[in-house]
Amino acid sequence: MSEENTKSVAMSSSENLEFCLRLTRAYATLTRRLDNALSSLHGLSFSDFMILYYLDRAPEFRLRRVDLAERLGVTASGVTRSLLPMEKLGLVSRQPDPRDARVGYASLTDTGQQLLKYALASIEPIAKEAIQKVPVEQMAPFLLALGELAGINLSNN
Amino acid sequence: MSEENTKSVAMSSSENLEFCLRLTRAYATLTRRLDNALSSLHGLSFSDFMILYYLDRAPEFRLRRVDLAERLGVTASGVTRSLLPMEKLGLVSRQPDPRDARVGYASLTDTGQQLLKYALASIEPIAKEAIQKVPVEQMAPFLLALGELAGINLSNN
DNA sequence: GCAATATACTTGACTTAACAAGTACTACTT
DNA sequence: AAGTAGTACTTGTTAAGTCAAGTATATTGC
Repeated sequence: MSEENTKSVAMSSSENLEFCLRLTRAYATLTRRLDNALSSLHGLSFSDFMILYYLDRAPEFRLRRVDLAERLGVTASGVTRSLLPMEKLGLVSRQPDPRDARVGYASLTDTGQQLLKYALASIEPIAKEAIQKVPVEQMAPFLLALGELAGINLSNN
Repeated sequence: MSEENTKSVAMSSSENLEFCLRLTRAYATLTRRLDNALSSLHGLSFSDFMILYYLDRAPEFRLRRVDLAERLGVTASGVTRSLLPMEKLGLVSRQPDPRDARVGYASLTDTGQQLLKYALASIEPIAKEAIQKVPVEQMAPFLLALGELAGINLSNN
């Protein structure tokens, strides 16, 4: 196809880029494992799991959809769509805000909390195995860096 | 909705899980940024970019679809589908293997290589900014751990 | 007070990628 | 040499999530 096509453009292979590539692949590998474990055990995706988890940790076991989206790192419409089947399953329920008619809380039901408990148990070993790749003494800075990368400190997106 | 719903299931908030959650969110944030930068500049997704990049680094600028899938961390069908529009754009081309009629190589064209060059330039600053969240002295173990997580263990890249 | 702007959410159209099943070929076994 | 098993890829179907646009409600500035 080409005469001149003999020199790679990305020869230096910047460390910056390498970092992005590995992060991407690590994410793919990890979520695939988590998804599989959950879906075969409880029919959940990891994304569903995260929703239950964040609700469980929130005050009064509920969050506005916007806040949930922010924690999950997805858009508001993504949340709407994920929540729908979960509501049908009775894992979460919808609650209005008396002060602001725009907001609809997503609220964890007892059923949802129960399922979360079991899901947590099946996920733990996988998360643990994953984490073992990180040297213990590096864990704290590692978590910090990931947190910053995720934009946890300041607003944004 | 509940009488007993007053105790969080995930109180201890295992570090293992926290790690998975942050990785997920870091990934979401990072790829969103990369995707935006690329799509506005060159109409590429980060996934497209990765394809060009891996091909550029491969011997003879080409890879079997399976090997590409492995590097990207997606399934073979994902590769087939991603490659289709890129072939139409003339960024990659398809090549048969004389020894094995099953395989179809994805091969980087000059056009593709050219675009990669520009895309690299627009991505670098974002990757660099991301990487700045990681302390320099932790970078090496960080990369290593991500690599292991991604299942890079042996061979390849 | 009331228009203008902003926020919270939903919906339609679309993209991406997974899984499962299918096709075509190769390699192994005996 | 023929059957079985394995590999490389493609395709139908579906799930998940994006963006853009729309609705409804709140807040701000004049």
